[in-house]
Amino acid sequence: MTEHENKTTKALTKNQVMVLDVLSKSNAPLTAYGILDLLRDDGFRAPPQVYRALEKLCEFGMVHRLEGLNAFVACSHSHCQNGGLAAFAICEKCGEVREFTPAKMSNQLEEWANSKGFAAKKTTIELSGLCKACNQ
Amino acid sequence: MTEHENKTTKALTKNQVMVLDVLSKSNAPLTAYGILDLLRDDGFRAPPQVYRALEKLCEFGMVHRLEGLNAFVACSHSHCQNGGLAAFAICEKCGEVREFTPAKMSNQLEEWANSKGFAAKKTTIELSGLCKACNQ
DNA sequence: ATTTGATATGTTATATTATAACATATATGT
DNA sequence: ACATATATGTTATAATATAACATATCAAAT
Repeated sequence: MTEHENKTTKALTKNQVMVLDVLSKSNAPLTAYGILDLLRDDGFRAPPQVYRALEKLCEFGMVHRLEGLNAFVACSHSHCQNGGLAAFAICEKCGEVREFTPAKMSNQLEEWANSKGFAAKKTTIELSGLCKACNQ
Repeated sequence: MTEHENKTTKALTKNQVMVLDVLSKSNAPLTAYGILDLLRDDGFRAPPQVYRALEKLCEFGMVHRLEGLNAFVACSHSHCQNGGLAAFAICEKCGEVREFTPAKMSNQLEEWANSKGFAAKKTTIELSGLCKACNQ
């Protein structure tokens, strides 16, 4: 049993582990090029190496992409791997990102989707504004 | 009383009108560069002309940005100008975008935000998947 | 009507984000 | 060991977005 496993119980590759590690250690979202810079000394030379790892990690639910920032964060929860809905509150001032799980909202989205026959594969919910500390 | 007005009852500028027009006439989202191409014959030469108009139109609530597509759509409703929440269902296959208004969900997001002291200025909700027709 | 200040526009250049295409290497199953 | 799939390295380029600055237009006050 290796340290990181995805839902298919397959170990992550070397590059996936490195990308996940820098994201996990960061307390703010990172862009693909930011990750690339952090991993130059570890053999990363070009964007595709980062983007390919990110693509898989997002598939596995271990990383989320913040569309509004073109940036990426490690998932705060384990249940995202199980298809759970994730939402994000992004502070415009300090950059803090909080992931949360709007359980009921999920049902309402499903209701709308069901009523219209829309089969949702992915749901993006992002709030941007000011966190408590920055709003004082 | 001019044709287009925003919530401050100020008429749109020439460029804003042209960008809104092409978006309104399009039955699919357009990228900034797509809009630029459509407006070349009308004096548009460079990206900033498009991006500046889009920025204002988004502020006014007359255009929405689809973060997941890096594209823009004219708002389907009038109430978006009043700070209403908008959500989008984007079909991966045919590209159709449906805007809808998840009234109750808005309350739940507010509840979470209130409980955490987060002051949300903007909310992005995007579902991507297959529309009814494409899911047959 | 003219000045003034604010807003909008035009333009060039460049920054940022993302992917195509192809060669090589590593892992996996038989 | 062989065949096949997956992952990696690399170069080049595409697609998206903004900085910076010059000029023009608009709106209000004198």
